[in-house]
Formats: sequence, C-alpha cells, structure tokens
Amino acid sequence: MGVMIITPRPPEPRAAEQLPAAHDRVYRTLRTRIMHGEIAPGTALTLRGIGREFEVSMTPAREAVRRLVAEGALLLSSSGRVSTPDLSPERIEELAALRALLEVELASRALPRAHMALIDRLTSINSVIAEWVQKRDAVGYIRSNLEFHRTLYLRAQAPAMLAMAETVWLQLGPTMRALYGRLNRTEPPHYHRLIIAALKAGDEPGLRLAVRSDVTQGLRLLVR
Amino acid sequence: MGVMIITPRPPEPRAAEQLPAAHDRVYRTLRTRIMHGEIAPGTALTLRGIGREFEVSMTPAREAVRRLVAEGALLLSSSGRVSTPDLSPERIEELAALRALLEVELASRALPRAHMALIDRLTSINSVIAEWVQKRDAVGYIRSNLEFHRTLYLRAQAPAMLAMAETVWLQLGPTMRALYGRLNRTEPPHYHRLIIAALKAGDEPGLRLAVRSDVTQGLRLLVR
DNA sequence: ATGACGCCCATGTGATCACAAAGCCCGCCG
DNA sequence: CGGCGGGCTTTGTGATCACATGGGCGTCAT
Repeated sequence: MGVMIITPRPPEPRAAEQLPAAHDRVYRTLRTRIMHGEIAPGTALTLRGIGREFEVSMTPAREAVRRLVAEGALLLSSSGRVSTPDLSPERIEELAALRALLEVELASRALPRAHMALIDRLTSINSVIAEWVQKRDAVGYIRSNLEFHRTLYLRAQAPAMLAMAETVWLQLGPTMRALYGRLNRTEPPHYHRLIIAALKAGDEPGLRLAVRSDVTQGLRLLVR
Repeated sequence: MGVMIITPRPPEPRAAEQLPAAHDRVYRTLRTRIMHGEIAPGTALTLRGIGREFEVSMTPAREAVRRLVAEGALLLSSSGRVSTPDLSPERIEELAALRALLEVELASRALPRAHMALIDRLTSINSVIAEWVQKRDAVGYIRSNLEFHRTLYLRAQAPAMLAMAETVWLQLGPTMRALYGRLNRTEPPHYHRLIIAALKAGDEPGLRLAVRSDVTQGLRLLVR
C-alpha cells in the first residue's frame, strides 16, 4: 500500500572542502559546554531541542548525545531521557582520586620534557586565571584552569592517558560549576605556583605532591 | 510536490516488559566481542553489515558504533569508515601503563574488603583459566582472565575507576587476541597465584607488585 | 607488464515519519 | 484542600530514503 507524502528535503549539500559533519559539530560544542561547567547538574536535554538549537534534525543530535553518554558526560535514564549527571559525594571523591592518579602520572612524565617555553606559557595562563578570579567568572576560571593542566600534560606525550583525564574533567564539569559558584575565591590557585616551582627545580616528588594537592583541594570542599 | 512511496514498516512492537533497546543489544554484543578479542585488529565494519547481522536497520547500528568509537573500541577514519584499531607499540605501552596505574589502585582498595569467599572464587576462576590454556582457546582465556580481574576489582567499590579499567581492556581487546595467539602458553598465569597469596596474607605492597607484574607481563612480549 | 584514469557500487550522513511510552497537567472526587 | 485518574503532549526509537563521497576494480595506453 502506498501513501502520498512529501519528499524529504535532501540533506544540506556540504561544501566541497572537508567540513566537519553535523553530528561532530554538535558533539564538540556540547562537550566543551559541559566540560566548562556551562550547564548545571541535573539539567535535562532533549534531542529535538538540541536539533532546534543547532538547526539539524534529530539524527545528528542523537549521535552526539550517544557519544557524550558513552563518555559519562551525560546520564541516560531508563526511559531514554538524557540529563547532565548530579553526582553523589562518593562519586565525586572517586573522580577526584582518578584525577589525582592520572594527572600525577602525566605531570611526572611531562617533567623531563618541560623547558622554559612551557613554564612561561604556564605562568601566562596562570595570570589569565587570576583575571577570571577577579571577575568572579566561574566558566572562564574553569576553562583556563583546564588549559593550564592540559598544556602541562601535552608534554607527557601520552595521548591515551590525557584522553582519560579529559573524560574525568568532562564528568566533573557540571559539578565543578556548582563548586566554584559556591565558594567565591578571591585569590588565584595557590598550588599552580608550586607546580611551576617544582617544574623549574626539576623536583619530581614536589611536582607529584603539588599536582595531587591542586587536583584534590577544590573537590574536597564540595563534598562537605 | 509529493511522491508516491511505500509506507515505512512500523517499528517492531517491543514486548510490554522493558526489553533492552535494539541499539543497546547491538552495542553490548559488539562490545564483549571486541573486549574478548574475537575480532582481529584492523577489521573493517559496516553499518549495513551490522544491521544485517542483528536484523535491525542502520539507525541502531550507527548508535552502537558511535558509542564504541567514543570508548576507543573502534577507530573512525576521516571518511567515516569504522574498523577495530591496529595499535602502535607506543600506544600499547601506554595502555599497559594505564592498566597498571588503575588496576593497582583497584586491587589496593579491594584488599581490605577481600574475605575468604572472594579468594575461593578467584581460585576457582584461575582453574578455569588453566583449562582454557590447555585447550589453546585464546578467547576463552581472555574472557576468564578479565573475569578474574573484574571479580577482584568489584570489591573496591569504585565503579568509575572500574569503568575506566574496562575501557582500557576494550581498547586492547583486538590486540590481546593477536598477542595470545602469537605466544602459545602452556601454563596458567603465574602472577595470579601471587595475587591470591598476597590477598590471603593481607600484604598490600606484595599485591600491588603482583598486579602490576601480571598486567605488564603479557603486553611486553607483544611490543618486541 | 605496469601505471594511471575513470566508472560503478558500496557506504556514511542526515532528514523525515510512524509509533509507543513516559511525563505532565487539569479536573474530579473524596 | 489534597490525592488520583485520564487524556493530551512531549520525547525517544527505529525504519527508510535521497544524496554525496570514496574505494575498488577493470580497462587502456605506454
């Protein structure tokens, strides 16, 4: 049996040059939004809503959401609804322990390769962080803070390990926002200076301790 | 303008009780297949092929593949083709280091909660492993070996950390098959006995060393 | 024999629709 | 005034199709 329906509109002809697929664009945008804490914990998302915002159909929206769910950035309820996770204190502690484990190792591996150019760059990022702190801008703070860590860890030449660390950041994203919104800092992160000092001195135990402290410090406040 | 087409077949009415969604069934099946080394490195997969095998359309196949790509279980070429990854020696070493990092921590956390029932269970799994070794069954070996580790780590009560460890197993799956196919063992894993002994003795340093050795041992052979 | 060219088919992408179930809201009854 | 029920709406799921692209393979020229 046949039915009279409208011919589906052909997909937007992508420009000749390799332009990122729609689902990838949606994925990347949502990912950085979540990682930077721009979405509060427990926020509900809908496929049609995402499609509307990015002017795509449900299909690419679904694929982007699936990827994010697989990475733990979004929570999938039993009925298929998706939302940003609202982490339990136990889960937060566990993720903080993971950050410590992974990032201490990454920093340790980066240490032998850390030259002056890297240290200058870290110092510069650190002063940007100070500006965000002054402006009480939580999202800017988180973004620059992560950039500080990523810049250091890139020197470790350990892409799989860095990817895992980023996955943890992603899972903590919405919670981080809640954290840095709660405590209103007035000073830039203390431990970043210790990290830089240890890098300059080539002091591996000091570096490990400084990274562990920096990573653990903030999250501990949130649990209480 | 309208076109005469056939009405799409309505989706198979899922039974009243909550039966897993098609994309989830496909995902889980492919996941264990990859993790257990049932697929050789570099094998190409197609959405239509997966759909045919599982008797579903491309849509659930695509979602399952996306999840697996996000977990690093599959590699997505720039043109969108998917295949199991063929890891470089550097990547293998990095993943082995990740296994060591994560699993030593998991074992250490499981130690205080490890009672006799757990040790009995591990011993039993270990003898199953010996059987697979005798039969020269690589897939059975890998499956039981992972079961040994998972059984231990479940006691750590650290779901996020265990999930990360499983992600690493997943990425190593196809490579593991190549490894255990290359060397034909004749004896069950030596370090598993050391792990069990350390658990019985409550010897934390010994446990950490045994786990690290067990995890590192096999992969080192492959790199050469 | 070998290399390049070109055509065809296989494959991924995205839009759209039908359907079921879950959520939500409003009104009704206690 | 509060709890409950029913219907309407929203939402996810899966099937299908049109289209563009890229790979594979055969052919032809050198």
